[in-house]
Amino acid sequence: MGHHVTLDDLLEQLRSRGDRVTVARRLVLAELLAAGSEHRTAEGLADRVHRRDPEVHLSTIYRTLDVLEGAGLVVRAGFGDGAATYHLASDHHHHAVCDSCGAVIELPSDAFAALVRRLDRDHGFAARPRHVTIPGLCADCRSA
Amino acid sequence: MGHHVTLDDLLEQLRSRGDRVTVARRLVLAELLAAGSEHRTAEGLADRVHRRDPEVHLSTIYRTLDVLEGAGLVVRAGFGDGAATYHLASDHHHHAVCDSCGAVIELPSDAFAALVRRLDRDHGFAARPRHVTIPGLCADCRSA
DNA sequence: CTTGATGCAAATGGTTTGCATGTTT
DNA sequence: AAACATGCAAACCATTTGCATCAAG
Repeated sequence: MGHHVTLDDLLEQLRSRGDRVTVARRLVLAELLAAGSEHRTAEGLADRVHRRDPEVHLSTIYRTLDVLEGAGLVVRAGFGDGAATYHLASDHHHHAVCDSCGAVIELPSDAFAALVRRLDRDHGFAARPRHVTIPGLCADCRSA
Repeated sequence: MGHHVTLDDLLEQLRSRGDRVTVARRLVLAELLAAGSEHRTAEGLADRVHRRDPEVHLSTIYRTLDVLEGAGLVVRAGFGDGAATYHLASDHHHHAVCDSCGAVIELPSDAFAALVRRLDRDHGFAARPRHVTIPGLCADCRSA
C-alpha cells in the first residue's frame, strides 16, 4: 500500500496540467517529499530551499505553493493562529493535537469514514476530509 | 433541550471568574446572542456594536473576544483565508463546507462522538472537538 | 483606591501584488 | 518568440501591543 510517490511523478503531474516545471517548483516539491509526514511552513520551506538555491525568493515559494495546491499535489493545513503549513497531498492523514502541550497523534485517513457516510446519506454531501485537526488533551496533560 | 442562554447568564459567568463586566463585553455578548448560529468577524461585531456605542474600539473587540474565549463563552472558528469568525460556545456545532460553492451544512455537536470514544480508548486522548470543518462537495456541485 | 480595561496609534507578521526581468516551452 | 515564472520592494490586512487614561470592583 505504500504508494511511493517520486519527485518525477509529481513533476509529471505538473507538466500534464500545462504548468511549467521550474527550479523553485522542483526544489519545493523535493523538500515536501523529504519532509515525509511533517508539515512545513512557507518560511520553513524557504530556509531549506535556500540551502540548495539561495536565489529563490519567499514570494516565489508562496506562489509555488498556490500552484501546487491548485494542481492538487499539496495540501494547505493548520490555519489556526500562526503560519499556514503544507504537506504533500499523497500524505493523507488527520491529527489530534493536545491543547496544553502540543503533542500530536496521527489519525488514519479513514478516521472520518462513518461521518462521511452519514453526510452522504443525509445530505448528499460528498465529504473529502483533508487534514482535519481535533483539539483536546493528551493522556499526560489530562491527568496533570 | 433548547438551553436558553440569556445575556445575564453570560455576564454572570464572567463575574464568577473574576473578569470584569464592561460596556464592551456586554455589547459584544449581546451581539453574539443576536447573531444566533451565524458567525461574526471582529469587524462585523464592531460595526454592530458601534450602532449602540461608537466609542468601542476595534482593538477592544479583539481583546474582548480573547477574554470571552478564555472564559469558554465564545468559540473562535477561523475559517480558511480571511478573518476569524466567532460565535457563542453554547452554540456548539461543526460544519461541512462545499469546496466549490461554499454552501454550509451544520453538523450537530455530537457528530464526532464515535471518534472521541476511539481516541479515548486507543490513546487516552480527551478530544474536545470545537467547530471542526469538513470539506467536500455539496449535492448540487457534485453532480454539476 | 487598586486593578484591570480601553482608546488610540503604531507595530507586527504572514501573505499578496505590481512591475521589470529572466526562464521555460 | 510567446507565455509564463521570478526577484524585489512595497502594499495589505487581520490582529496585537505600548502606553497614558479611564472605569469597575
